[in-house]
Amino acid sequence: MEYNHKSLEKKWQKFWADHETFKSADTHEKPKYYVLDMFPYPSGAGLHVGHPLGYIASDIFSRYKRLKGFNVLHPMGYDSFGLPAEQYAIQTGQHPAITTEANISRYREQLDNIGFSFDWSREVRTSDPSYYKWSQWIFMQLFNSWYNNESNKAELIDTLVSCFETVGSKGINAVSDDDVLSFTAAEWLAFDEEKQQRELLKYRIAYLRESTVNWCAALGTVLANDEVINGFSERGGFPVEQKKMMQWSMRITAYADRMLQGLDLVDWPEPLVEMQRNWIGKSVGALVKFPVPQLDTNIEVFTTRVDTIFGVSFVVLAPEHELVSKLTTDEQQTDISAYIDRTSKKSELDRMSDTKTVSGAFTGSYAKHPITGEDVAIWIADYVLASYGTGAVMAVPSGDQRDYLFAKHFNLPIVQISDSQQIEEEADPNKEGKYINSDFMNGMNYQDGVTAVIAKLEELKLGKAKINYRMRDAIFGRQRYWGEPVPVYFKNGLPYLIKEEELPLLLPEVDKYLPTETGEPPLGRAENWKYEDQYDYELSTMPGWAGSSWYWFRYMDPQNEQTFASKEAVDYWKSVDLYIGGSEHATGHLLYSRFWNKFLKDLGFHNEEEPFKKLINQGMIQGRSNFVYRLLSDEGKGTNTFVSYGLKDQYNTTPLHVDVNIVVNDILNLEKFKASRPDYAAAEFILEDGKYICGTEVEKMSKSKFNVVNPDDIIETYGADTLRLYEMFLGPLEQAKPWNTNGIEGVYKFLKKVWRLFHDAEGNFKVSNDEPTKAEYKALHKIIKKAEDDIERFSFNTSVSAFMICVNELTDLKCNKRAILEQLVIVLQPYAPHISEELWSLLGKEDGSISYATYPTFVSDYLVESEFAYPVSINGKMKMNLLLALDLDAKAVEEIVLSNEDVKRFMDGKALKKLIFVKGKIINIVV
RNA sequence: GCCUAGGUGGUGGAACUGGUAGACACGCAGGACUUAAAAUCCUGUUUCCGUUAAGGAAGUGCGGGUUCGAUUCCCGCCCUAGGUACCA
Repeated sequence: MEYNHKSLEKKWQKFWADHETFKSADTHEKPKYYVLDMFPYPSGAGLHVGHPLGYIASDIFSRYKRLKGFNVLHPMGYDSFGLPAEQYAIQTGQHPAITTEANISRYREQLDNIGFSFDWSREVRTSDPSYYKWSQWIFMQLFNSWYNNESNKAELIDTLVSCFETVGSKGINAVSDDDVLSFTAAEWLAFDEEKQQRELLKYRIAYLRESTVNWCAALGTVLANDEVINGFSERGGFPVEQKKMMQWSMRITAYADRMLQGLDLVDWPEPLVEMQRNWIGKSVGALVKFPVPQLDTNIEVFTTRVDTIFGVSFVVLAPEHELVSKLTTDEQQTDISAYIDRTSKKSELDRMSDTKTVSGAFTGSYAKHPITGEDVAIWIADYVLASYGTGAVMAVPSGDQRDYLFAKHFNLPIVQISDSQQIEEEADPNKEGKYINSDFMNGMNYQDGVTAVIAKLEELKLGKAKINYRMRDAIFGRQRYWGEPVPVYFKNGLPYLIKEEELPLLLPEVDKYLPTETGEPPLGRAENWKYEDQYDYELSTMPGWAGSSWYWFRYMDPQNEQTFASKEAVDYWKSVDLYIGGSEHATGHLLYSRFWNKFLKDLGFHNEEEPFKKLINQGMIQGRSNFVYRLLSDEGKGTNTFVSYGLKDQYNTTPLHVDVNIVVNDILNLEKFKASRPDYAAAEFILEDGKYICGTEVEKMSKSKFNVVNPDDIIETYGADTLRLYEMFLGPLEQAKPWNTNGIEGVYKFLKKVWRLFHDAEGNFKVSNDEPTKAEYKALHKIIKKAEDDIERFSFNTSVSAFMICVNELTDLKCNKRAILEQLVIVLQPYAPHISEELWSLLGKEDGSISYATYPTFVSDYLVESEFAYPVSINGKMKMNLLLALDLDAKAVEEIVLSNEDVKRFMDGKALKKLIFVKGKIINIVV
């Protein structure tokens, strides 16, 4: 029989499913290994060849780890709440659950075709009530907790209440809203229920507060910062505006520092770690107050260079700053109003792109310098952002380029404050020299200066050291239908949790998936949906990231009805050892997941500070579009004649996308092209060398560009094993690359070669029981070692090449030895599981599946006289060039005599080994 | 602007700690088998010089440097991709 991928792949996929081959046991005999893929949102378009890239890599690794004797957890599920299903529901009226179900079936079918070793018994779906029950439960814990800075962890709100009851608010060091009250224990006890709850809400980790949010009118919902890109929504690209609303938020900022420190504990790609660091944006600096005696208040600024305080020549407020109107003098009123008017008209986008123009206006008022007491002019300018720090800055033109430009433009003083500053052309922020013009700091260096100035400010009660973060608390509510209901009802306008035993709070049915006439979220349409028949439920739902911020725990114990995952399961599986997914989740999912993980740890549900130990970002697979060139008539109209790529410049043509599925190696299949559309039926071609060559371009893979390649089509033609090998062969896993089917024949040929090696001319399976030769063993053991080395460093593309080399060698040796095949198929199994299983069973193995086999150990004896000892090594360092430098011919050398001078020259005086290898030959070195 | 990654044949890419650059594959050219096609196999394929060959020279974005030796390390530039942006 020839290699028939179709029948044998179906056969083994069925075998694995029937035998639950990949079901992972919660046993303790074997060491555990948890390999996780970022679970997909099941979209209506199905999978294209780019989607499985990461899944294939993780599957190879999982299968490899199983062969290495690990109890591997490799699950898959669906992040099935989300916007597209809901948008579809709005258009068609079809319930999102139905759309979602259909999409999931399609996904499952496509995934199954690729032959993954997922443990499907652990499948989760975030939109399933048995799952979102626990998303709601975790929300309840977050609502019921506060962050204690003293213990540096989240604690149940009861501990805060008992503090209030015994000593009042004094001594509480919590992460909270800014407007918390000060009270004694007696005062607290005298508060009524409503006042107490209102106060506690300022401490809860999940809290409700009036805040400025990103409002997307087109989607009818608020969005988190990571869902907004340059002022437009990530999904759909609709404009987003700032709006004040009562909103649920998560106090993720409480964890800012731990999230930063945790990055040192994980093995993640550097760019990703860097992205999270920037997103968190820690700035160490100080808060400084500039008194404004006439208003009996202070302007508070945040600065990272408090040491430059004597260089302050003015203060700048954001145009939106609350003190602006009070500070503006009558003479300046026109100027300021005009300026505010102008900036408010600028869109967020304009304001960001226009960073070159210096603009601002003088309020007419002066503040007092906190130390010298001198008058400092107060300006407003849009380079100061209301949303960062305090919305006000102290301007030090000599040390900050923006302040410098501003000062130059408006002719404000520029004071040199360090003897090392060069400020003729631009600001100089260096910290090298000694301070000048700086009062008591004169002559000090940077370190001493900072300490001295902060001490002075604290003494004056006009400043203190302060750490500022760029990261904001995460908005948690969405005014949408297709998400988890928030398990909260309202009494007297205050939120209360429903009882735990009332979970899950099911998503109610609605007549339409649109906001109500009064502008309430779709859940406002649900009839008779009241808590205890009288209280209103929260009408917003949870954001998309709620369900994905803890799902790796659910896989550990997916059916548990008592808890989100049992203590035993969590203690055994701990955290994810290898996580594979795209880098687009750097500041969303991966941040929120770390946050919830830390929170759940604080409450004692598990012991892992970080959820994902090692993370790999698979590169995005882009589309590779093909083009045909339509000849234009003299009037510039399209004709029905198409010019081949190489000749197109000789004609007047216009490029058109052509379906990549009717193009092979950039050569257009003319018949299929004519059949593709009725108006092409009579198409004519201007060919080169008898062929029609298409042009190409790398673009995003999408339907509109006719460059979508469906894995099912590849599998139909070449098989799943070929697809798996080819996706790995395409290049380094982490690198973005265009999908190009041009090279796939190569790996397909490789599999056919493997097959033929152990089949005779008639196509019958045939192996020899003879003892393999040394050369045959060498070829085998080389691949055993190489595949293992490569897989451990996630270099899958090079090991596919190594397999090809190995099989080419075995083919040259005409090797069909049983002893070789037995081990070869095990090593090949992670990459090409179907053909390996088939050959394994043809070998007459009775233990059922190759998946239970053990990875072979390589024997170094076979490798000594090979490339591995290549070519000359002394202390593992000096190689071939030693001979070259001494002008010796490697082939002729039997013995090398080195003078002490040579040794010194080459070895840096280190001890010299007596033996070296030259092309596998051992020769002496005499010193 | 800043941060990060990268730049190697016609193409995808390999070279793991500084040690024969271009593995492997695609494509291309030539050949074998075949009535023919498909499939399969063999040979060649960085560039230039050399009629073929033997052989030689150059060569990993550009310019320098360290080293017996640099795709790899260092300095300065150019370009590409991703992220981020008046963050005080």
